[in-house]
Amino acid sequence: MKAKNANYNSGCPIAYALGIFGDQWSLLIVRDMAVKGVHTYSELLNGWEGISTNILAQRLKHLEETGIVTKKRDPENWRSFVYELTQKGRDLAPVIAEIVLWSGKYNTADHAMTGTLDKVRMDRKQFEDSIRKGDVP
Amino acid sequence: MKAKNANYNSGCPIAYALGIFGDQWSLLIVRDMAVKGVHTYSELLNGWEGISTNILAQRLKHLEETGIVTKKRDPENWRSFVYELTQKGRDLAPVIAEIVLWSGKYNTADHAMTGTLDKVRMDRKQFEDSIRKGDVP
DNA sequence: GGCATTAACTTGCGTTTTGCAAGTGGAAAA
DNA sequence: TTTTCCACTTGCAAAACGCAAGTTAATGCC
Repeated sequence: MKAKNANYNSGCPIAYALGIFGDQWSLLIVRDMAVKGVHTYSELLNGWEGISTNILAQRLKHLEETGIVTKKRDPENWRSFVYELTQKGRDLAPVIAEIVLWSGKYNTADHAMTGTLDKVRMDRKQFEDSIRKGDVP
Repeated sequence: MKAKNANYNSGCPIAYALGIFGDQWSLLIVRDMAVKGVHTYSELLNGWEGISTNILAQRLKHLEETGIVTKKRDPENWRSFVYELTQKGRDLAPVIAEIVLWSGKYNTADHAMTGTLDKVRMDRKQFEDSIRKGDVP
């Protein structure tokens, strides 16, 4: 598990963060929730990148354990669960914004999510604030 | 290899970035170079977190291939190589800054690199600018 | 009430990646 | 000339990943 990784305990802020989302999928899950407003397991499963079901379950559990997301029953559909970002999770908005800007600068072959890139470029504060409030930017 | 990962080609800026540094080690290597001013293989190998030698070699190769670092002979010590961040690599400074701020807010057990955290908190622009210029903040 | 469906997983299993330890090759210090 | 240093490479066991199939429990439909 990530939390048992040696990095996690090095005391470095970067290592701490990598212990939580230093893998191929965790930040994409956060992106789906923060930027696309996705809230359920099945929606996450059918995202753009095609995460496999066991990995998704594993990552969600880890994100829950590290306080990035919460999991609750959907009151309107009792067989479904609703995943939501915590404040800690929503506070990743600036990290996501900087990554989007960086990729926008260097990934010339970028085609998807240009809307988001434009949004961040035009009004970064608004992008971050809406995520922090729990809205979809 | 990371570059062959499905994520990489999804067109999403986050996925692009994760294809480059979406693992446990790459950002720590960038941190060592950007924040600690480390330039050689052996210095990287003896960092705080204890990366193993084969993984370090692999990651450096990948970072070189994706244009984050360059590798040259040390003109003053012909048996040694000098690794340096490219502009693309140094432009990760804002990403690193945001991660440091985020971890600083949520990792209460944080002890190492508090100097860096303070630096980013006090004068973030100065932190980013010095890295962008290739200086150690 | 009974049967198909949906949601959210879990399990098995083969492949890939990681981590540790030991070894290699070439330059240079002793 | 032997040893040390530097930057790796190789071998191998353990862990993580990815795909596919199976499970459980709640609806939805007739």
